[in-house]
Amino acid sequence: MNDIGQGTGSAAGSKRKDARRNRQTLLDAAAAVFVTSGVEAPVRDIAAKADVGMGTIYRHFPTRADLVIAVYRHQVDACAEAGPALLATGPTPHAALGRWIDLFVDFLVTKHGLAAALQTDNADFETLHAYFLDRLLPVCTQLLDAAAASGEIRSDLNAYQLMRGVGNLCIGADSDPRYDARRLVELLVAGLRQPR
Amino acid sequence: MNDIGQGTGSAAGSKRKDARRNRQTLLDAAAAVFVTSGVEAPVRDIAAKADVGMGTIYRHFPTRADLVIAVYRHQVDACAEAGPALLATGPTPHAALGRWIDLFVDFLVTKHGLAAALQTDNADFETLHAYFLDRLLPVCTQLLDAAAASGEIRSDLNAYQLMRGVGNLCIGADSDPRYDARRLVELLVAGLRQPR
Amino acid sequence: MNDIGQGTGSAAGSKRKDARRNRQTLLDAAAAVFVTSGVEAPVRDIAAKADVGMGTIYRHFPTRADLVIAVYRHQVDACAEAGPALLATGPTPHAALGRWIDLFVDFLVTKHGLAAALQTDNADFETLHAYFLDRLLPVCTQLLDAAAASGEIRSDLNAYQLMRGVGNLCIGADSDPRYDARRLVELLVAGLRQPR
Amino acid sequence: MNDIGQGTGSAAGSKRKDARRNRQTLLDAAAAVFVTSGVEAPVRDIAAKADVGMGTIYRHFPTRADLVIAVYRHQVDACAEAGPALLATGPTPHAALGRWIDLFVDFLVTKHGLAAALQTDNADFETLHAYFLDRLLPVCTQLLDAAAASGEIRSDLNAYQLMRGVGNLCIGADSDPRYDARRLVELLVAGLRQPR
DNA sequence: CATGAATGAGCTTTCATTCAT
DNA sequence: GATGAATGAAAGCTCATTCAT
Repeated sequence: MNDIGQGTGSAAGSKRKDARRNRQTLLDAAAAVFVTSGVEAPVRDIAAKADVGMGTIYRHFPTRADLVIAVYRHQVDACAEAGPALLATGPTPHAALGRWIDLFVDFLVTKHGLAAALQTDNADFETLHAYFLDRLLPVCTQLLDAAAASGEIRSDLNAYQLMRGVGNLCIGADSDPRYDARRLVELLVAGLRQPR
Repeated sequence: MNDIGQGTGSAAGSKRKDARRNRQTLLDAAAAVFVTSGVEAPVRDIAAKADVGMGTIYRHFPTRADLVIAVYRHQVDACAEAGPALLATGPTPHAALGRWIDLFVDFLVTKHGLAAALQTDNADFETLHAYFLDRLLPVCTQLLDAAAASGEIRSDLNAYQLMRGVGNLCIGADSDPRYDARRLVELLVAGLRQPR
Repeated sequence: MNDIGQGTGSAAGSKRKDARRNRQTLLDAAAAVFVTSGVEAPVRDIAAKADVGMGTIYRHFPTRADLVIAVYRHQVDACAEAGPALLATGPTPHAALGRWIDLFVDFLVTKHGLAAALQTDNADFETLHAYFLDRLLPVCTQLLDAAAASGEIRSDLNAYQLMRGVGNLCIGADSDPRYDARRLVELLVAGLRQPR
Repeated sequence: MNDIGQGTGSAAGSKRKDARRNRQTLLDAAAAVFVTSGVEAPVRDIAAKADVGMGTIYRHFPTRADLVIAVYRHQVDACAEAGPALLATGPTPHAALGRWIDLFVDFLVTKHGLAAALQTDNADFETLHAYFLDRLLPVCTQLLDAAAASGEIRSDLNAYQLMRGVGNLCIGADSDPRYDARRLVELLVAGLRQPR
């Protein structure tokens, strides 16, 4: 409020633009580091990759969860948004559910350590966990309810458990060639089907 | 001379008894610490709990994996041994498989951090991973084969993947009241069933 | 803006000054500790002496060799640079060699444990060893060659061996009043003289 | 005492013999370990090699120096005893000195870490140092005096310094193929010669 | 006497987080 | 706002030495 004499609005504008650019640099760097070292990579590494001081990271993303969320927000959002569309176009609700889960798995499986971080009881990641649930749980619930309503699947598993199970199945999937998370998830989803 | 069947030699007998007691103290302490802090708990903590120097732990269990294996060996063995029995008594192979997996899940779910450790790519736990596989994979394979042979289940999932999936589903199960690993595993196993 | 010629960039200038002061504190502390406890003194001790966290040492000097080199760099460089001058001014090349070696000995003899560290096969000190050789071997070679060319000394000892011998003779010289490394080195150099 | 039926007095005899054998086993093991790991090898390793408890080592050789001395005693003694003989047979006292020193060097150079241990200020090795001096200093003095008396060498270097110098030159000689301690010692001894 | 288990100080190294500049 | 230096708690691991059996 007391920044009289700072110049015109455009000055503040460029400031903001700078900050925004910086933020994006950070996100890109973090994404890159997460791929190679996982989401628990040392803050220093990320700062180095972004060519930025560590303080800058803490300023933009006070907790690690904030950073992780920011990095994956777009993809999580895209996943969330895909739900209704799939439901509308899918042959059946259960099929839509399956395809939506595939989307989620595709996302998780390619994020080194993300699935594990989501399940960890580490306090650092509580917010991360919460974000994913906030965003995806309603969608999953909708799909699940639809599938249950159509009689295709049993209705005794809630979306939280399903998402948790799927997330769990994705843990470590990228580092073990003998394991195929997609396959396992497929079986899990198959298991949901109403026993004739 | 009258300790035939006692093991290796008699000279060190008295010493042996002490060491054995100590070893047990250690295992108990480790088990206790594992429950609260997970299998990655600092060696120091375990030593403290056992009221023992850290060196003592390293003497008995040179690597962390050795300790973890020792702590859970009996239960893993029991699980392994239960396989054939279940197969013999179960109504069907698939039912036997389900019950055997329940056993495994019951075990894992109560061991804070074990399931996660099994899936970690941390070199410390390689041996642990190997031990579980050595012990349980053959049993699982046998059950799976039998179920496949009986035509109850699809035969396109190998035991490794199944165990990995089940193990994954157990991660973090003890610290989240909203999640029921047993339930998810049940669905997974159901998903194995031959589609009509 | 007026720090032209100060080094790399101006933005970090103020920071740099601080760090530089700290670096110097570290070097002083290390030098002091080295005097009393030798160059293998615990990192903690050096940090304590400098009244600094241990991390600070690791930041400035990632390996122990880096620290040791930094502590002695000036003196090693001075020694290296003295070579050509001595050669130019000395009555004979052999005399110059002798005086140059005296310089080296004076340096080594006052550095508790340095001579020993130079000869140790401890991997930590490889770099240190290399640094000394890089810096001093060429100089020694030059002097040795000149003396050989002048016919004063035998030419069948290379500079590496000479330096190693001299270095060895300096080991422990500071802690044994009955031993006079300078004297021994003098004899060694005398032994180089061409047998009439 | 309650080993009635063990036999006659010969039992005690065998006891002693046992102890002696044990002692020898220890020395052999230590010698072997010293070769590969140096004289500072962990006590445990030596005990293991000897297939003996660590307590046994401490009983026989309370300090490390005691053990080292015992291991090398014969060779040190042999070296000491060779002195007078060489003096009697050598062409000149200086030649005898040179040959005696060669003997010493041959001994030292083949004992990984011994030369360094002799020069260390580590309190553990004080006794070792003392033993070597006790045994060899008189011999060296005798040879040196004779050579000085014959006018072959300068008389201003005492035996202690000479031995120390020679010892120093042997440090690390076995692990550096570019360094030839014998050569350097030869030069040192040459340097002793009375300048014309 | 011998054994070897136990002790625990001592060292190294890594990083999350803070904060002076 | 940005920087990155500094901090210092944590953990791991090793061995000399003691001492109960």
